[in-house]
Amino acid sequence: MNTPRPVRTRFAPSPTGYMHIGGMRTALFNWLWARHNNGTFILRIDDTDEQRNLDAALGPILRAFKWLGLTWDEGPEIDGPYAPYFQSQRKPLYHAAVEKLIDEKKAYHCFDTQEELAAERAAAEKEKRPFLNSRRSLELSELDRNKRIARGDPHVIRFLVPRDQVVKLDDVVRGHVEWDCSLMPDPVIMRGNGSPLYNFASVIDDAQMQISHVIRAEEHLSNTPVQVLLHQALGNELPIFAHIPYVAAPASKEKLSKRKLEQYRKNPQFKKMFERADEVFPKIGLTNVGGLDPVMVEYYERIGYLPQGVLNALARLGWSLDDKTEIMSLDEIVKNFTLDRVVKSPAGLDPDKLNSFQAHWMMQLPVDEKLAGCLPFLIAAKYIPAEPDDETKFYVSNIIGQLGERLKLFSDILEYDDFFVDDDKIIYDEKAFDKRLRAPGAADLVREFAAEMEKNQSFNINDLDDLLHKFVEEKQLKLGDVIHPLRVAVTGKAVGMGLFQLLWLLGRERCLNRIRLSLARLEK
RNA sequence: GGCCCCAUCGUCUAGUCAGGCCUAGGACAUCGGAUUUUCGAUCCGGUAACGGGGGUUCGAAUCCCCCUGGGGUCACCA
Repeated sequence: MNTPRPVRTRFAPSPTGYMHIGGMRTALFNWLWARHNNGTFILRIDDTDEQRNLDAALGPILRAFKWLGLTWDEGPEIDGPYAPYFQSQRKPLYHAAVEKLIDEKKAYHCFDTQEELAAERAAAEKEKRPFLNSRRSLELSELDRNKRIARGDPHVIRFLVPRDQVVKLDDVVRGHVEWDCSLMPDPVIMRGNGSPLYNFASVIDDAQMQISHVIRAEEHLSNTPVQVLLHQALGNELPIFAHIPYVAAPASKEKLSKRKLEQYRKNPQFKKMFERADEVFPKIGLTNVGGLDPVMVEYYERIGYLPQGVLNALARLGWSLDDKTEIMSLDEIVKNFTLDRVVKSPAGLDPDKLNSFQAHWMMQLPVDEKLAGCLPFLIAAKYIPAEPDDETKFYVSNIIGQLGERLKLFSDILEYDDFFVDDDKIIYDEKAFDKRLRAPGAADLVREFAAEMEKNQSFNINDLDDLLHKFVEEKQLKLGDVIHPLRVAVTGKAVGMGLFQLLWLLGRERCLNRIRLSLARLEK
């Protein structure tokens, strides 16, 4: 038991068509532990049920790993020494194990019907005693049994639980846990059609793939005694178990679940994320994707989060380094990650905190990388051509540069649509328009300053700054008296980046034209 | 309901194993204030927690017992 084994961890998703953010956190912890120990991280696909279109169901999962940069050393697309990595292709292994167990009388054919089982279960419940299956099939003579098998009587294979035992386990995060086997029904390990059940296939695969650490969410804790028993029956070396807390819904202790989406829409923190999606996705033509929600990793990618932001937040969900370190790069997390610092209680996903990690990492990002992240959004929104030329890219990177820390998600660039639309297509914020441009004297000031801008030979940030300062000084005004109406006139909006930067980016022609248009609009 | 797990600010957590350094630290959020042409950012400051009850001890967030609360799981799902 204490023989040191090379660290091999695995994440075994079933192909569901999307990657759950909580599952991603589990995968991350497995990946981190493997990387921390120079070990191996394995991706195994738990498709025990025949899968209709595996590619469609698996695609988003692999996509999530690739996006976050969590590379796998063995698994789909690359294979490895323990291939295949799809359970659907590993049947011979399961059958061999089942046969061995049956030969050794550790498993048996069970002919109980679903109805019988249901009745027994109901009876147990009524009598308030724990349900244990009858094991009556065990009393069949070998002859009878073979006859029934030959006849094709429906049956399953059950594992014979040694009911006189107690399963004892030292879980890395939970500590010592025990289960009384006398309370455990014999689990079905193989269906009548020969397909294995999760608990069984998982044990076979973990052993065959030499998994050293089974790191999974706490909800699997109750599966563990059966798996331990199975490992023992098969003579396997037991992996080390680490049951990490599951990821809960924001401000809750309930497991984050896709089924409760409607309920989440009402949660104030989650609500912001849904609203954000409603705003952004239609603009980039993702309306028909249907249900790209914050429980899915893809949501974060599509809305313009940084892998590093998401990773940092995920790592801090149930794990901490010390009493103060919050911001960590993936490399730092790998270096510092240990299982003994995993917390026991469930951790609610905190969108606010995620956003603060995101904001931090976005600030660190060089402009050219921000540009690369923003371009796809602008292209999808048709603000720029699909193949932007260098001039366009230069223009966008200047905007990004001037936006500075205002850009928190890549999709934030879409809020600055006024940089990309024609002068007469600007959408005015009516409230701001009334407040700023219809204010007494405002229009005249804007008109006069426009004239100054037209006269002035240079049109750069500093000169515009000087120009306006001189202008307000002469007139004995406050800067804001001109700045606010001017901003509304050229962008239609009340808020945004620094005004001089804004004017400079737009350029003289567009500024003057937009001012003309908005002044004309005043008449209407 | 059975079995199992968990319990420190609103949230994520440090501290619990080796009791005193804890009049409980940090971060996010929140509330003030400063700065600023708006927004954002930044800087300063504030509010805010050991679920309850019993022990043990000179001393308990930390150890023991009970209670309470929350959660997970009970499939021929994974």
